[in-house]
Amino acid sequence: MKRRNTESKELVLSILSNSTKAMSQDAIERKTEGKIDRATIYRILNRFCEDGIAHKVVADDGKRYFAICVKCDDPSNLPNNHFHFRCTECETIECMPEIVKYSQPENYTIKKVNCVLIGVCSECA
Amino acid sequence: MKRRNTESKELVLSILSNSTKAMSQDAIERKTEGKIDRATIYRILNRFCEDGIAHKVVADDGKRYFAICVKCDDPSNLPNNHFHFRCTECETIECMPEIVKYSQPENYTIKKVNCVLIGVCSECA
DNA sequence: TAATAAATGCGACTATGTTGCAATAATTAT
DNA sequence: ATAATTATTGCAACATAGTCGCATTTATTA
Repeated sequence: MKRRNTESKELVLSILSNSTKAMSQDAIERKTEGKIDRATIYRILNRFCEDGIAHKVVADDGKRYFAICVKCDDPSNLPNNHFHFRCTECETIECMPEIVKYSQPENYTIKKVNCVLIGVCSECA
Repeated sequence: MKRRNTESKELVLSILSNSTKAMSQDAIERKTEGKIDRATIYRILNRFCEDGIAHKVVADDGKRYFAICVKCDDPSNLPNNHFHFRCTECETIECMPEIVKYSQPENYTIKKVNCVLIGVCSECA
């Protein structure tokens, strides 16, 4: 399963890279102006996650949001371990710098973290 | 909009109350053995949330889970402010005692918290 | 016991996401 | 260059979660 470089992949990558926010499939589709099929966008995004290029958060609206978060690449930040913020005004999701901290419960194995804070962001305040 | 006491409502309430875990609509439906319609279960659960009887978490599988968490009623615990845990083995969600802590970001208003830790619980370990 | 309005069941609908399959196109080998 | 290989794509179909309108039922109240 060696990955190939395709126009669609590059387009999605550049849209995500140029966004300061995490994006859902439909937001990306709007940006591509219908150049890429729905299913293809999902496949590209899921591949990005598999390959560690992007990460995914599920917000409290039940939707998956994807981000290429440069801060996450910092080795001091465990990947995906930061909070996310969903603004109910502008309906965007952003990665927050703050790391999620929790005490390890006895005999539990924690593999992933999916944390979203919900409210109004500074721009919409 | 005065609430009425109905069999369906009592049944859902008792199922939720007797569960140590947060439950999704379909899990509740299985427990009721088809006695209550899908849409009705959703309406009952949403009413419970409106009335502050139950609370809702959206897990990283995109599904809503509902719980009547006695611990949450403790005034020292802000409602909904605790972590949740999703076990990928037994596919259950539980409320954790630990409170979610975060620093207030400048000019942001935080109204809700939706935090899920994902892994394997002690029973499945 | 009758009037009222909340709750229910049913069907239709929306939205998000996945999958199978044939066609396309990026790699790789010749 | 050209052909062979196989990842990727588009399309349609499907799956699942959740909501909504509306006629009917039923809990409350007058």
